Amino acid sequence: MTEKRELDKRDWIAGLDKGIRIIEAFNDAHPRLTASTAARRTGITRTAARRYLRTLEHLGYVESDGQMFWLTPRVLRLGWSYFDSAKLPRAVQPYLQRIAVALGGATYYAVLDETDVVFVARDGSSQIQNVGFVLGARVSANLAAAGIAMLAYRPKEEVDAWLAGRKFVPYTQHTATTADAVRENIDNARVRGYALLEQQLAPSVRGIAVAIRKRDGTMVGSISVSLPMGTETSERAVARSLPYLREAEYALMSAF
Amino acid sequence: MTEKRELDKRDWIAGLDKGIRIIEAFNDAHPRLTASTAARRTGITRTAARRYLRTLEHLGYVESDGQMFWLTPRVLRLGWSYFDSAKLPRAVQPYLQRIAVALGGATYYAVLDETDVVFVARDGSSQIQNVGFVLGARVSANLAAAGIAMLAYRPKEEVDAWLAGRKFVPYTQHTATTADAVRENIDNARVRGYALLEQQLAPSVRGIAVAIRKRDGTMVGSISVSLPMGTETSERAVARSLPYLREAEYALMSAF
DNA sequence: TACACTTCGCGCGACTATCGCGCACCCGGA
DNA sequence: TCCGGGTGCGCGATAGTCGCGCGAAGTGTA
Repeated sequence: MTEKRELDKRDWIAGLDKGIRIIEAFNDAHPRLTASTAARRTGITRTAARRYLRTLEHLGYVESDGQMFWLTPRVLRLGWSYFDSAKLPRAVQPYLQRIAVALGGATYYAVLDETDVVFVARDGSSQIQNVGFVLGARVSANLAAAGIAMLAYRPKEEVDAWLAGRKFVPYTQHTATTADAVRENIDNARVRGYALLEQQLAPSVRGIAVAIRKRDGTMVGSISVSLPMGTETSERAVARSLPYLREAEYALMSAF
Repeated sequence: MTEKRELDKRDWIAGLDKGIRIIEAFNDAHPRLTASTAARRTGITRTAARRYLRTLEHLGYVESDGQMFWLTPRVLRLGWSYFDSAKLPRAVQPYLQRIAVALGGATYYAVLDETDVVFVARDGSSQIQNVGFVLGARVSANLAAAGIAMLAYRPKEEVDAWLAGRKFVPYTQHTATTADAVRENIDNARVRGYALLEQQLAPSVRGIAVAIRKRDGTMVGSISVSLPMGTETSERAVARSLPYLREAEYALMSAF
């Protein structure tokens, strides 16, 4: 969350903002849009929305049957620009792989984007059950060990602001749904130097995460492992996982 | 490759095109850009490029230290819009998982984007070696079994046009580097109903793929499995893989 | 130290790209 | 047959976007 420099009005390209809003108007509930519905969802006039959609169509980012518009896989190129340009996700891959093999779980490298944790690298499949995010997936930071580990390295005031006036949607019976409960998770992570979260997002899944910092101490992301809980105690899971996570943490510190 | 409707000049939003070009100007070789270099890479004037970068910064898609600009993980949201809105990648996930477990390789669901094959869903990690694409990855269609399987379902003329005037960059000693060799791969796939490719992109890796079609016959994507070659014969690999791929093929046909 | 070169931020006046209204039209459902 | 939703498109107005050109700041070299 870098400080936003004040934006001069004359440095604002309205067309770019609108175009991006059009792209993001497509989602699960609205996989295909007409010009009119796209306009309604974005607050743009229908005529303008149509122009943007047709521009995107010409660029190959959307397709259309003349009536409906839908996104093409080409939009993935945009995300790909990030993967290509962000060196950490690449540097981290061998460590993820090693940890995944050693621990038998899915491992992730994740970063914070505002209030969400975004998983930008992954290795290992969870044989037992289908816990697992795909790359680029994002969830509210309080729901994943990766998020808690990173929040523990943000200033207290920021975390408080983050917690204030936030709804915590329960995903399982055990999801922490109060600000205090989430704060406790964060405080625990700060004290211990790692985050341990159980059954917040999915039942019988345990996450363990450590924050990754640069040499100067600034936090850049986190490495986490997702394990089926089974009969293993949390102490045991932490004991066997932490050495690998710590090793990656220190190694990546000098990778910068 | 839908027919492009002729685009009326007045339906063209230059600002959106420029903004997207700015985002795509970031890549492996240019992870961080100044306004000037971004301008050079996109053919936009420096002043304009700076305005677009600052707009993107304000939107949260890039960050800046005042001099350099770099992408943030937020751009992944754009790709995510596609994953959210494309129902097939989601419907396909359980099949991929099942195949991955049964065959012990990495499985992919991929689609065509112009001349590239784009991997949009994945399951399974290859324990043996690090063969594997991440989501959104793209390679020239002739290099992956998934691509060959899909090209086999495109009209011959289109494939010829596709092959004409194309450079085939060798990735291994065995990469097919002539149009005829690639055409033979495609023809084989068309005759057999599945694609088998060996060591085109990486040594000692074998790919087997089938195209996925809707009930009306239109090809929408492909499912493939990537296996280490080891000592297994190609016949044996096909024999044990194909039943799983076929099953997914037929199941997904009705998923539409 | 001074010079040459490159970059940046920014103000400005000019222009054209973009805007949204309004119309005619088409289609499917009641 | 009517109604409500959608589309394509012409048009005139406006303000959003453009790029020049300035001064300042940084970097490498003589």
